[in-house]
Amino acid sequence: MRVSKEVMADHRTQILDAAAQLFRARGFEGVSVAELMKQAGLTHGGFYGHFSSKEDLIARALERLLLQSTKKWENVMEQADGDPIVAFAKSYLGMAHRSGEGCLFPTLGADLARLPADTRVNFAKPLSSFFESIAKFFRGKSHKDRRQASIVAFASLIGAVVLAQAVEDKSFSNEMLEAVSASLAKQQRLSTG
Amino acid sequence: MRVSKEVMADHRTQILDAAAQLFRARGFEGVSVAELMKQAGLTHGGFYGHFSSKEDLIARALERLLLQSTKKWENVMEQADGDPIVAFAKSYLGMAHRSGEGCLFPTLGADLARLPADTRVNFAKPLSSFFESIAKFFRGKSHKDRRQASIVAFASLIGAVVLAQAVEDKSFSNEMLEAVSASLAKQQRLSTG
DNA sequence: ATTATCTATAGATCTATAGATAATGC
DNA sequence: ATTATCTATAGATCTATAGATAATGC
Repeated sequence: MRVSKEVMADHRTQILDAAAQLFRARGFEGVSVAELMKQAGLTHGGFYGHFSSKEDLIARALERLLLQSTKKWENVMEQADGDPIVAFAKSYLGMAHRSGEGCLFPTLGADLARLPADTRVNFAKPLSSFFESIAKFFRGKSHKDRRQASIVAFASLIGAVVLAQAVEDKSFSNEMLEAVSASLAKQQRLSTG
Repeated sequence: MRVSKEVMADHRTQILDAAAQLFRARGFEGVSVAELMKQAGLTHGGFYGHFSSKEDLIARALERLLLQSTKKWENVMEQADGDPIVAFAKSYLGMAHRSGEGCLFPTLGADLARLPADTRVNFAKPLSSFFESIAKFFRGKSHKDRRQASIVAFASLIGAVVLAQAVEDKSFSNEMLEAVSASLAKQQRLSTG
């Protein structure tokens, strides 16, 4: 059942997309290769024609997801109606509820720390570039100050989603998400006005 | 090889301590019952005399760890030399590097979200109490403002550790940890002064 | 006599591979 | 002829249990 080169490339993309979604929903260990391939519409054994191992897939899927996400968020800020940071926070927190979507750091954060070093190496560059490209939306005397503000803002968003996910009480979850959202909005108002 | 009631209680504590450490280092799925019992100095099969299942152990271990941690952090703040929040941030971020120690939210955050609902229910109350008890160290017009500030500060600390863990580059990790630490210190200086 | 712990193993699950199959592309 | 995909399975690992063992505590 051989397929054309183009179709094979599509299959690879389907596997990567399924991986990005399932891994965020259930973690690396919560998804078997067989289930992943089923979601991608292919059979179990075919997986190893596309990737050398599950570890290999994890590295490729994360690479792709991080680049896609940072690009998307940069777009949200560039095209924002009001304050770019407030628009980003709203978009970021809004996706957090939908399983298998949203940012990879809150949903895979702990798993990322346990990846082999050579996979984690690839994270530094796109993440640092992301901070560089959003730093301009923050106020601060120096570029260093603006970069620092972007790191703090991103960290608080990640933490808010981690906390919100950990508790079952929806109103408490919302309180924590809104606390961070309101704090970012307030800070932008202060520095802008 | 029956042991006394007291010794059995000790064994239970040993299992819970081993769980708290191993789970934070490698996640729930990264630790087998056999390995856990070996670390606790007992044999595999004996586990089921103490807990009905691995799920049961996870719930008990998290319950205990959350109460222990919040108590410890409250102490750090109460007994702080300088600003309590700065002391907390220093202590919190300082432990983040040591594997199997530190806060459960950055090291288990993603795994927490995937726990059954009845386990996650137990998280809300101690977490909310924690915010209540540290709110007094923040400045703000109303209690609601102070509680909000405590949520935002905690979220930014969690996010900082998640980000720092995800990248291999140590100097980049430190940059992110220090950005959050410096931002909290600055905010306390502003509101205190 | 009761029961906490131990050894051994059943049953399920998961990664990775081997060998067969059938469509592409020279 | 080449090769992407499929079926089937080997080998490893993990949770949970069954039955034996030996020390406690009435």
